[in-house]
Amino acid sequence: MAAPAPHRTPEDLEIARRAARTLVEFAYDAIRQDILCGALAPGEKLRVEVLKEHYHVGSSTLREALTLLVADALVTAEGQRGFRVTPISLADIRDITEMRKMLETQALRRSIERGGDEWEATLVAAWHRLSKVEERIYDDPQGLSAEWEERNKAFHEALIGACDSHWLHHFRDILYHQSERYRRIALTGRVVPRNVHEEHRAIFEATLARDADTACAHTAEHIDRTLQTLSRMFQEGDTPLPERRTATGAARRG
Amino acid sequence: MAAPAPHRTPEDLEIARRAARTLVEFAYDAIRQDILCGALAPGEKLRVEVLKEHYHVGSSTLREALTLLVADALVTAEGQRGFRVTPISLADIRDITEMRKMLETQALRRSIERGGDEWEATLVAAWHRLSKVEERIYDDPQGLSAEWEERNKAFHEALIGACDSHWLHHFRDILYHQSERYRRIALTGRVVPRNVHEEHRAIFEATLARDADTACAHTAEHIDRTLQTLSRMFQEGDTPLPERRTATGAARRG
DNA sequence: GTCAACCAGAATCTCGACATTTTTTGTTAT
DNA sequence: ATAACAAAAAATGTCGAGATTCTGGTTGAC
Repeated sequence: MAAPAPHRTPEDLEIARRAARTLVEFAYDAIRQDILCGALAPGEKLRVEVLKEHYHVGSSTLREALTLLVADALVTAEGQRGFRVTPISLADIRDITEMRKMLETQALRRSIERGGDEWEATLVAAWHRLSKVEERIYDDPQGLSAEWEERNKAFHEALIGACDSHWLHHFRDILYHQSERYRRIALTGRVVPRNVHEEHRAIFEATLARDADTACAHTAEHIDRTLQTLSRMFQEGDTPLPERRTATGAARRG
Repeated sequence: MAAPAPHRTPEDLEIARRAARTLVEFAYDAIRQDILCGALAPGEKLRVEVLKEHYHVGSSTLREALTLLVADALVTAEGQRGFRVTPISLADIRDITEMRKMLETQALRRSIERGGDEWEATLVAAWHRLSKVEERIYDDPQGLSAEWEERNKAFHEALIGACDSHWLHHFRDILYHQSERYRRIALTGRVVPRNVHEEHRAIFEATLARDADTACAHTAEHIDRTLQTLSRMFQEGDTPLPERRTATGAARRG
């Protein structure tokens, strides 16, 4: 049985390997990408021997990288039974959404309170870059989706850039990566829904106007919409949610 | 220069070693305890060679344990420059306090909403156990402080036991451990302040009465008081906060 | 006298082999 | 036919040696 989605090419891996400061860092980034894009499926067992060969690193190095991923809750480790990709579930999506709404709005509120000219300038720039790609996204959904992903992330980070709470940022980052995973799994090859750009605009304008309540309301709604989209997809059975390799190989569709 | 506080005895380590499922787990617990109680001081460099000898484990094992501690933010790792105990600061205390107030009250609110008879029973029991030790704490402050620490933790966990958000619990746990570290460093050998018992009672009674607003208000105040106590101590210079080993050995008191 | 380059010494990072535990498979008795 | 037990197979967990990188002290040139 081949991998559910293609891993990155050996050339890409080679480039990343040189860019990384340490081999552990390289392995961490590589595995993380493969989990985020679904090449390593939720619930899948992560055999050290196999991964060792695939990424060309030693067992200790690989182990350390996996341990780092446990911190991000992208990988789970059980006693003496090795590692596996953290499973996904609807309940988990709901939980993540609730937490994100709380943390993200709180961070935005503080950012609006504290932000100065420098913050505004960065935000305007990030908004501009995101707008450009969102206007063109329908010309080339596939080619631009990586670009959109990056600029969308940058925009949301710019929004809360003036929030000075280290911990708030830390926890938010973890949840952002979690939801990024769900997004990528669910939206593989799909187009970004039409209204997202308008949602972003509403958040942006309220934030610049220093209207914290409105900005937070729009942000909460924005996050909620993502959840709704995802749960609809999961319920349609479009994406095989539990993805458990049962003893009886294939069924489900029969 | 000897360690600032005594590590645990070899016998204790031996017992813990047998109890742990894996050696990594053992090393993780041991180092964590030593960080929490201050045996490994904030900002201190963690040389693998030294720790390896102290805990009698291999370098890879130790490395993995340290990586796990990075996830708890008790240890920091920089590129190719090894590990060190995460430094402490007043700003960090403030940050942690703010986050704890937000997360803990949110969790309590949901717990009060969802909790049933079972939850109430567990809570009443935890409250009883805590009360017992808080009433006797003045007879033997030293001997009972470990007991108090454990029962205090159990009580606060019982309060939010009915909250079903996995992530909320996860983040709260991390911050609880962080503040536990600050508490232990600051309160070494001190008595628990008198009013803590009454604060606990206020939280407990409001919670059982299902008065979420009052319970949350008391909780926020409870957490804030801890901050105030700590900052006062740090500002008095009672505890050497930055604890940087400068070239010129001792000064500060001259 | 100041600055840059260089060179040990130390510490970190990486690896493959070995020990231990878990899982699977095969056998036997009820 | 089923269940319990035992041995083989697979995978995980552990370790110390060696390659790589960083540190700070010294030398030499300007």
